[in-house]
Amino acid sequence: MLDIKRIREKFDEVAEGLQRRGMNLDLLEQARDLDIKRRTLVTETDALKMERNSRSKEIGALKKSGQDTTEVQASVRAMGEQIASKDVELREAEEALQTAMLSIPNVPCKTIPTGLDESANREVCKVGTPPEFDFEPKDHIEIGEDLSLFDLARAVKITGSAFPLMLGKGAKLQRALIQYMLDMHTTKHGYTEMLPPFIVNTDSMRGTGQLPKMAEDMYHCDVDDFWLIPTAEVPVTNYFRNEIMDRPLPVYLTAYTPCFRREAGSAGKDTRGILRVHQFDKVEMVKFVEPETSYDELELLVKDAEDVLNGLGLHYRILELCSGDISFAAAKCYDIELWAPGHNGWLEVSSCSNFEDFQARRLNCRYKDADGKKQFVHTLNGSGVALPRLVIAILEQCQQADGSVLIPEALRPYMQGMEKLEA
RNA sequence: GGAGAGGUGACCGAGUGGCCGAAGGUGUAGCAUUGGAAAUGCUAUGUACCCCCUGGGUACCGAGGGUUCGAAUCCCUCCCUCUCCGCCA
Repeated sequence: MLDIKRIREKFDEVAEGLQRRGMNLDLLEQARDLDIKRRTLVTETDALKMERNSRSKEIGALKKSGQDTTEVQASVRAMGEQIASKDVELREAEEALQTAMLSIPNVPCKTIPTGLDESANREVCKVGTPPEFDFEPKDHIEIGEDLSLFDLARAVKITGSAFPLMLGKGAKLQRALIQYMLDMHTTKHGYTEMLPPFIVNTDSMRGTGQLPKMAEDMYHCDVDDFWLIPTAEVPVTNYFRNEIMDRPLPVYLTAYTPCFRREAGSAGKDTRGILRVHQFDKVEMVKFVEPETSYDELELLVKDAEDVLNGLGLHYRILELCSGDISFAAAKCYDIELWAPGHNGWLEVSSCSNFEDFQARRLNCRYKDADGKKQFVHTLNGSGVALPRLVIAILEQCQQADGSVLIPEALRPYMQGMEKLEA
């Protein structure tokens, strides 16, 4: 959520930022007008309430001295009715303002490229070298079937399409990767491991910005009004919701969770294999930092995600997303994409974002600065990294002419020394 | 799921209709005392919002409703915590 004062005082600046996202300004103007309406109403009701409070006190005093108060009481009662109706008006204005505010995205960082879609994203760098093959590289589906790493056909029977079922060495590989990443983040990068709930309430979803916009993309438990998490970002970032943080910043947390996404509106896209699925595993990194440091912390966050890929010897590239391609809550975002030779394309496996104080305002998460003043923290998160696509990239980048897959050395300790995935 | 108890400021805890934004204590900060410190004493110490902003006002005692001239206090609904019972990986 943006600061309403910022909209009040620097309207043009905010408007310019939102236009860079390709957003029209209706909501923003609505918020500005509702804010004025709200303040007018507050002033009016506060004056009325002041009057009522003092009159009520007088009644108390009169009663004590034994005087008749029926007449005064009647007049104050009328006043109460007036207050009640003004209060309704005020609450409607407040709710409308809140609704508008919750649907206004973050203002993009000034330095990121301007553009409306991914074509304006800037490639920051390519790391490593693409593997060269003296044979036609297979895609992950063929490899997975040849080596019996998953069984997608039966998963359809169990649940439905796009729910992955990893099997045997495939399941083990995935589990090894989770261990490998968590171990790296906790021992080398200074993160504290968390294993949070995979189901959260509506307040949490609103806190990190998934609601109200993304409701259609998430799984909802109607009876309990709970949501299946689309990313560990939600439970982990909400850890400090409604708190003044009781520990020194920065705070680094990492968590493995499954992620559930309905992927509404993407029917038919990438439906084969495990490229785009309704349930996937991910190791996530979340940071709570002081405002002055958040952009430096973002660079470090990307390095932590890169470290995972470098350790596996994979070829990847980093993109700086343009103003129209960053997520709702982000001010700046880097994507990391792995090379998938079988698909002859890049696969997004990580998204590292600085939300500045946008999430913290929704979360009401603050800290005490050096002067003891309470301020909103800055939050960041990044995938470290997302799983099925990491598996795809390993299968496709490490495949051998004989049909086997060479397991990256860093992973072998997690697989009882296994060196190859073979049929 | 059933029965009971409870949710008050950073924390503990008093408060059952007006004198309560809330006693007392702890903690924290400042001052005094001291060679310095401990101990002691004094003082200060919630948040958000609004306005004609050196000041004034409103709201907040788990959340939301209701009763009343007036609610932390009475009534209703919900949420959460604890104890016991039941069920259960």
